[in-house]
Amino acid sequence: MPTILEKEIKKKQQNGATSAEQHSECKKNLLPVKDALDILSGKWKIPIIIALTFEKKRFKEMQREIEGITPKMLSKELKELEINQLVKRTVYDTLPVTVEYSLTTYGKSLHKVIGELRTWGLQHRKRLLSKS
Amino acid sequence: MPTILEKEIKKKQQNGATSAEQHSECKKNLLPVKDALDILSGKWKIPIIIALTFEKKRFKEMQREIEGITPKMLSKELKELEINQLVKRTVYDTLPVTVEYSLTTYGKSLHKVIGELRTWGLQHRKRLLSKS
DNA sequence: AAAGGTGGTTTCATAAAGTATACTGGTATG
DNA sequence: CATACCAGTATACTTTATGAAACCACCTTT
Repeated sequence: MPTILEKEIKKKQQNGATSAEQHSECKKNLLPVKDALDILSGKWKIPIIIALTFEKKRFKEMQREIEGITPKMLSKELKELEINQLVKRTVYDTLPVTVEYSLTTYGKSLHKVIGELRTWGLQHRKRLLSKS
Repeated sequence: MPTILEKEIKKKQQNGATSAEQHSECKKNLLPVKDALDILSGKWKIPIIIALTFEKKRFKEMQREIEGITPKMLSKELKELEINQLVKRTVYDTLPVTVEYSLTTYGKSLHKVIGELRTWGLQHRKRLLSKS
């Protein structure tokens, strides 16, 4: 399940030419929003990003910290974040191998967006809870 | 598939008492973000919100405008947005009935968040497309 | 009376997302 | 030598999300 952007990149690479520019203006405005949502939505992306916010962590470390996540999901999500250059994976040549994940500088640029989501979500919570 | 917040509100109403305050600090910070994402994610929420941005619209009108959406999805999403007070549904007593959907003032408060998502998504697009 | 628009609902199917459980190969520890 | 840690993978499964198609009651136009 690659993101919309990833799919487009593949298409671009295969077709060579840009495929029919029939996007309406409206669609053009929607796409970037969807790209961003693609990256943030799902059950585990945000928890993972938050977990890496203050310090780099190892795989098992994250698995323990993010309660409920299975290694399969953690692995999958980390790969996606890596493809999008938000997370860096570093393998150390120790025995046994040590693998560290960290947020890239670019990954940290998400904090502003996440902050906005949080602010809005916070007042939304107050609004709905107070009326129930 | 009610949102996380909706589920919590139901729980609150049933239990009377607030159920065990065992939320870790970390979780508390995550929840509002998830609430916001709950509202924005999915295939049709953003297109619907955008469609209603400049003017109120009728059901069939939206169905024609948002290409690919089925009446089932449109109906479902509009209900959810209505529950969250983002959209107002007005029935006019004409023959045949006219139903108008519009963004509430509150719904318009999402534009800031959506704008942030768009800005981030736009530069992400440039970043990835330029490197491929 | 047939055809077409309005605002949807119902039923059945498929696709996508997520979970459970077991397992691998290597190393270190008791 | 059994057990446990590490960084994952593999397989099977369930749950959600979305889709396609038909249908409803009501009304207007032809």
